[in-house]
Amino acid sequence: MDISYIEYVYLYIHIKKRILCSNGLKSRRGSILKSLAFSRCGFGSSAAPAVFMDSGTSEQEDWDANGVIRDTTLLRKSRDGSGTGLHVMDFVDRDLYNHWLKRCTQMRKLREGRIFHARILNSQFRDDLVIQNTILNMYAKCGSLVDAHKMFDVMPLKDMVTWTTLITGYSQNDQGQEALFLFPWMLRHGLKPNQFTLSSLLKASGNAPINDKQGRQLHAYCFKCGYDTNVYVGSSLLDMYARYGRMVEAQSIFEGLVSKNEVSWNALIAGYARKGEGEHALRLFCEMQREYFKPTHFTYSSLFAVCASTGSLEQGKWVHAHVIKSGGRLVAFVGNTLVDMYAKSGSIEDAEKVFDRLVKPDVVSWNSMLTGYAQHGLGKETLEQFEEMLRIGIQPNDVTFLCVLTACSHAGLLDEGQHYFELMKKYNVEPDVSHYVTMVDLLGRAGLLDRAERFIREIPIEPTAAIWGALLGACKMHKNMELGAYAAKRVFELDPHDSGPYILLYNMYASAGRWNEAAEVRKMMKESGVKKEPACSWVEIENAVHMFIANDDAHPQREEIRKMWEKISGKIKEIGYVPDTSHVLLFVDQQEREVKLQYHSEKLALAFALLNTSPGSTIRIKKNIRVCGDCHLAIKYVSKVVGREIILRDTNRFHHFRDGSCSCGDYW
DNA sequence: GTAGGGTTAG
Repeated sequence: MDISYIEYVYLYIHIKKRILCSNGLKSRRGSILKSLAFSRCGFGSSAAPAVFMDSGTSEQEDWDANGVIRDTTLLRKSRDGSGTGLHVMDFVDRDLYNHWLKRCTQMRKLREGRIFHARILNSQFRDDLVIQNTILNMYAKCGSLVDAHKMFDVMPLKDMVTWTTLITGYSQNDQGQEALFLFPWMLRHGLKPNQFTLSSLLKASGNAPINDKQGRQLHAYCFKCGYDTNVYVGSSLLDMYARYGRMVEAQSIFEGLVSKNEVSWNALIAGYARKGEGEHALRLFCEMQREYFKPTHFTYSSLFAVCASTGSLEQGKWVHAHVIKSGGRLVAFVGNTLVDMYAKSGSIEDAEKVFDRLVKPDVVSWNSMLTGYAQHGLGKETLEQFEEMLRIGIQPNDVTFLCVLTACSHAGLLDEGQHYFELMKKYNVEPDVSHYVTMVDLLGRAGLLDRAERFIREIPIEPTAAIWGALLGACKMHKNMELGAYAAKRVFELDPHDSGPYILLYNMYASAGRWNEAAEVRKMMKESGVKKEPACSWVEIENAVHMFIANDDAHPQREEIRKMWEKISGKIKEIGYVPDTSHVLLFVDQQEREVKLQYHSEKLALAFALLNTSPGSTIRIKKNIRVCGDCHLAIKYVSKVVGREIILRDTNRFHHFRDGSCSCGDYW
């Protein structure tokens, strides 16, 4: 017996009511009605598609438990099991089709969306423009731009929403160029963009910042139409400039907005955060609250990210206190940046605490924790955490394996590293350049230089400068001049502008006393116009970050700093420190070399910290390049003499100096 | 029916 039209309308009204319900009692009634509707259609009591249900509490579970895949399969069967059963849906009206499509879109259910699309093609609504736009949007949001574009092509009538939906689809799926390509065609078809179209185009333009000309043209267009001060378009516009790194323009657009909202504030804060201007971002954070805008997850993750990049533990803690006070749950997005912030600021214990309290840790949360362990040289903990991740069924990704391989390399775990590299296949993770670099590093550090070279020749991609650079680093470590020179040659061919390999090669020759070859490298470096990045170190004391460059004479406490270092230097020499001058300038005598070494930025930062912090407290220093061999040696002795923990973060990793030794085991 | 802001590696 088929359901009658009247019966259908009756049930439909009740189902619609159910959609509006969200509390437990009504939800139960809705569930009964859903079952009733489908049992009367002949599908048994549990056969209703989850799209009918909108409990508002556990949508994903609803969908998975009574999933639409199973239910649409059931829809294909008639009561006696012979027919298609799909005729039931012929009674569906336009709103319900739209509702289903929107549910598929929200939940990114491409397969189910296709089924509804197929049904619509056989219905009276196949040529309905609104329905077609909704289908197009469903494909775009589900990430199938091929289907979205096909849909766009077959639509006989296209309005502004059609064009905007496709443009937005490309923009949101990181295909900004396609989005920007469509815009002139839209104009040629006589359609004018609205605020939806323009904000998508600006987003596309901000993500393709190779040439900001297009962005400026769009800005001019927005200005001409009077959209530049609109909160949606203006926020996208300021975000675009912020992505170009042009904060003056971004700030000026922000100030010109007719009205602001959280998104405008967040876009500006994120802009300053990306530039590493933490102080500015924090000032804006305070200002937005003074103007009664509530910080959101977006605000907090930008702030934690900038604290992580500058290693500002105290400021990061202050923002963390704000999150706690605001009473919000620590969602993964914010929690992940917080884990990263604590790990990068040198406090791995706090990172662990936050990680343990995350409500639903995702793969990025695990990766952040793994990265933390790896950067702190905690090889064993990294591998244990990784095994735990696999045990509870989190699918590792390319970043996960990179963390694990880096940890193995830093901890000298050769066999484990090779095992995890092989394991990538099992988890369908394709190795990319960074994995190959790490494997060369792993083999090279372990002294297996020939195997590392063979590995490079066997990989399925053309070796890059970074890959040869890793071999060069290993050759320097193990003093293999010939292979090192060969690797350096490959690096110079592929990337002649990076100063790093020149310095590595120079140091390799200098530390072996081969000064003629070292002089040759300096000459080459000069000829190719490559400049060494000036070294600087930072230390955070009482919420203020102090920066030091080598031989810094500008600091107000310079005299005290020098005296402190001389005092400490005398003490460490008494217990065995001998300056390692092998890496210092050519053609200067031993005494001059020692003087040059004395005022390396990390030593100045350390002396400053010793002057301005209480005895026994941990000292945290950050450096923009790798720590030099002599400073590493000196800081080990200092940690013993002053009886304090000194944590140094360089470009590669953390060094925890305690009682005369370093956590890296002199292996960095 | 269409829009803008945030995370992990190197």
